[in-house]
Formats: sequence, C-alpha cells, structure tokens
Amino acid sequence: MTAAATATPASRREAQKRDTILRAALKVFAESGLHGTPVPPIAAEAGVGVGTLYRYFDSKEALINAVFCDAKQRLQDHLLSDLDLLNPSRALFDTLWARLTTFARQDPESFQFLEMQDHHSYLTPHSRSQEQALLIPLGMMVIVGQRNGLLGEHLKPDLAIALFWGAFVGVFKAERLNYLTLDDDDLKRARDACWFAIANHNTPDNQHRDAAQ
Amino acid sequence: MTAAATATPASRREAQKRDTILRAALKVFAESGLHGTPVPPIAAEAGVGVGTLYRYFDSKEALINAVFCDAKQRLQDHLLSDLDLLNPSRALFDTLWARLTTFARQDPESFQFLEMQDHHSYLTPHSRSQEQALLIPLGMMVIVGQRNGLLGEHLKPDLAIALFWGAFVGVFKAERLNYLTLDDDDLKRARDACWFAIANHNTPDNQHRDAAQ
DNA sequence: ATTTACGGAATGAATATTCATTTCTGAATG
DNA sequence: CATTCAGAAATGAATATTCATTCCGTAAAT
Repeated sequence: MTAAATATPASRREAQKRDTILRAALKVFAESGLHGTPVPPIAAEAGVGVGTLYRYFDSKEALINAVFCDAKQRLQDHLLSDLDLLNPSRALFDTLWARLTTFARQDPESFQFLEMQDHHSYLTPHSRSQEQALLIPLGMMVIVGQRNGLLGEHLKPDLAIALFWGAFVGVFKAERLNYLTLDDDDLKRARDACWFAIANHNTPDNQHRDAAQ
Repeated sequence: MTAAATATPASRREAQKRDTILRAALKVFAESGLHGTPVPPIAAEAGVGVGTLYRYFDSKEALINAVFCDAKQRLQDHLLSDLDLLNPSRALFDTLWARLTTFARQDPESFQFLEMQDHHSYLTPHSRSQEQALLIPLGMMVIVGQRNGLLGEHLKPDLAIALFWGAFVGVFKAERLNYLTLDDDDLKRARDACWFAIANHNTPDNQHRDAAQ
C-alpha cells in the first residue's frame, strides 16, 4: 500500500520537497536556535514559500519534531548499523569513536542540533523516546564490557556513558566555538584519553596494545 | 521600613534591587530558556513592575549579558580564589573538581545557564571575553602540569581542558535530565576517571624533564 | 477542465519596549 | 517634630514590533 504510493512520481516529488524543507530547517535551526528563528527564513532557505512549508508540516513545533527524529535516526543508523554491540572490545570502542567523528564532521548541523538544550520543551513524548533508542544499546554494551573485565566495574554504566559522551561533545563544541582546532592526531589522543577514563586499569590482560594505527 | 533600610544609602538599595532582578532573570531563564521567556514573568519573579526592570537594564539583551557576566564571575571566584594554579598536583585537581561540584550543586541555575547554547547569539564581545578569563588560567595550569610530568604531554592543553570540562558538564547534564542519579561515591569515581583521562600514564623513565624553563 | 500545489501578502496573537501617571524618598522648612 | 515638596523611582496600560499561521489568487499537474 505504501509501496505503490511512494512509486507515484507525484508523491516522490512531495517526499523530496519535504526532505528539502527538513534539511533547510536543520541548517537554520543549528545556526540561530529554535525560538530564535522565524519560519520565513526556513522557507527561504528551502526555496519555497511559507505557505508551502505549512502544506508539509502542521506547525513549527511539528517541523522541529520531524527535524529531531530525522537527525536522531541518522545518528543512530550511522553509529550502530552492522555493529555487534554485545561483543565489546577496544576495537569496537575505536569504531564507535571513528563513527561519531565522521558523523560530527560530515553532518555538523545534525550533531549540533541534537545537542541543543532548548528543543526539549518542544519535543513530543514520541520524539523523546527516540532518545532512549540510542542510550539503551550503548548501556548494554557497557554492562557486557564490564562483565568481560574490559571496562572498569567501578563506574555505573549510565555514568560511564555520560562521561564519554560529554567529553566527546565537549571536544567538538570547543572546536565549533574556535577555542580549539583538531587534527587527526588530536582526535586519536582524545579517543585514547576517553578510553583511559572508562577502561579497566587493574587486569594486566588489556595492557598490551600496539599503537600502530 | 526598618532602621537598617533607612540607613542604607539609596545607591545601595538600587544595587540590591538590581541584584534581585538579576537573580530572578537567572532563575526564569534557566527554567524556560532565553528566547522562550517573555520579560513580564521575569519582573514578576523579581517582584517589580516591567517598567522598573527597564530602569535597570536597557533591554532584554542587556539583561541577558548582565546575567551571563554575573554567573561567570561567580563561577570564576568560586573556582579559583586562593588557589595556586601554578603548582599543579593531584590534590589541586581534586580541589578543582570538588569546587566545581559544590558550584553545580549549590547554584545549579548558574551552572545550567552558563552551559546554554543559545545565549551565544546575544552576547556582546565584552561578555564573550569573560569566557577567556576562566580558560586562560586553567590552560596555564595544564601547561605547568605537563612540564612537571604530572599530566600527559600528548594532549594539547586546550584539548585536555575541553575533555575534562565536557565530561564534567555531561555528567551533571545527565543528572539534570534524569538519565542518571549521582551519589558521592559516583562523583569520586567520575573524578578519578577524568583524572585518568588527562594524567600522565608513562613509565617513570619517560618523565625526565629536559625542558628549559 | 478539474484538481492540486504554490507563494507570499494579510492576519492576529504574542512580545519587547515606552511613557504618562502615581508613589515614594528624604532634605528643607516653619 | 510635622509638613512640604522636588526629584527620583516605580508602575502597568498603551504602543510598536515580531512572528506563526492562514488565505486566496495564480500556476502546474493530471
């Protein structure tokens, strides 16, 4: 039923325009905030009239929620696809870091938008639940990693994630605000520092590790 | 009116009222954001008329800048007073962490306000320079610590600060959003994890100080 | 020919700011 | 002391501005 509908050229164009608006909104929101930006600039950025925008989204609030879910989904897909989170290892950690980095670099607007604070007052319960979809699998990974002896048991999983995520966000935020410039080596060192923060330092098992990257 | 009130010079009363408005604004802004909140609720929270507020601050933007500088100053005083940053040690690190923690706990509104993203579009160059007043001494401390062999030399100072600050903010943000609850032990473990991230992990033979002062 | 999509001026609600008026303050006066 | 009074401070209704949303004439699609 939906397959036939999306095959129609008309609805295809519609979906495309919807996406254009979504992208434009993301860009403008990332630049100037949520309450801060009027709707007309978004329409202008998308190259459509204001009225058209309201054909595709019921309200500004609906648009914000759509942008949020879209960006969150993209992050989730980019981070977790084809990854076995239940086999934690240093290599898996490095992969996650690398994927986060490419996401933040390739799609900085989405990354910044997702870290904004003021969208919380706009989000519907459904949008909020998207938040969990990312956190829960990561939490499970930490638990398994702690069982393995790979990660320190001293930090509760939620705390380990908050530390790691906060550090990552902090580094890229500092770069965005020009407090800092990051080359590839810096990023690797930051990654290793984060690993040190949450890894298990007691067992000699994990100590040997070649730094050839 | 009390004897104390009549004895208080007019300018003193003015400064006090200005402060009342500043506090009220901080509270309301922390609750509902910057663009999000009208001016009248701020005046109501301060127990003054809207017109009065405009006697003390030229505009909403000026008020926001004043709140920012005030909060920043409080953080700075709380963090750095009576501290010898140029003698870094693990104990100094712990002291800084403890002070940050008490600040975040005793004055959560200021802490949250300072971490908001959307005030950046409001801030005057002067307000922005306040940012540096905190970052520069911390940066110097890291440099000295690296010379001492206390902190790893691999991270450039700005990056070490961004990691540490980001992790700290991330932990308290997670608590505020109810992703996490923190007891005293958790905080100590988080502190140690941050220390691990930036400390020097090299074997003692790598720690020879060859740098000329 | 009929339907659907589009654009952007028009609309009204929400909001920042002003200003005419009232209230307060405290020094001077009798 | 009580009273007066000029200027400062406070007020909130009135005004100007901004912004989300709607509406309707026109263009495109079917």
